[in-house]
Amino acid sequence: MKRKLNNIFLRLSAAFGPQHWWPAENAFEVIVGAILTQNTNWQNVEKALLRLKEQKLLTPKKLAKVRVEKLASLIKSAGYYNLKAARLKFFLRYFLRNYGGSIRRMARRDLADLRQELLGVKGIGPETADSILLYALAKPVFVIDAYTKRIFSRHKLAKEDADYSWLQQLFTRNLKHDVSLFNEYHALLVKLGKDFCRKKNPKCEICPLYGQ
DNA sequence: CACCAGGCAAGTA
DNA sequence: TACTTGCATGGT
Repeated sequence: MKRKLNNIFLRLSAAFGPQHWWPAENAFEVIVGAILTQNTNWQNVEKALLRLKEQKLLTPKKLAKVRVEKLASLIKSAGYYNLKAARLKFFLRYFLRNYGGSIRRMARRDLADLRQELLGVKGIGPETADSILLYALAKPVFVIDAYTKRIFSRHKLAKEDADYSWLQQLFTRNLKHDVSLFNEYHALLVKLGKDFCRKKNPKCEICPLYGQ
């Protein structure tokens, strides 16, 4: 399986090249983006992030001061705006209380404890927590998403009902724990999911993994 | 028009 | 435990 997972990575890497994830100017922006992109197209998230930047509000303290109603109106384009405004507030309260809004202080904490902490914040589930750990804090954590589940199920590398933890262990047990590798691998799986391994009209015959 | 997008929490049985 | 539903905009 180690050989197989590395082969898949090499094929995707050769087919698609560098994905340059996570698209953001800083770690805090990654976190906000991670919450806004829940079940949402990234394009719509970018518009919301741009609005926050235009208003010079994309910092922990500034965002914490904004009324939740105003925050919701600013992130409208990302969908679920009332829900996500509340979730951003939940995270901000946690982030400011525990780390004073400092990414560096947060990153110093023990990884397993930090993951549990994040999962304790309302609105942050496994995928969002792991996205924050990997893409904002540069921790060697593999992110599992709907695309990864579908791709591995289609290619018979996992059962259809394999859960988050099972899939994550498949990667972490068989790959070198390398932040750059985990970063690029997940980004490539998303790319493959978008371009080939769709629910409808999957392009299986011309998928870079066809026959693997 | 229908369907989907880089999920999560709460409710039900 | 294992489903189901609400959340909501914008692109194809």
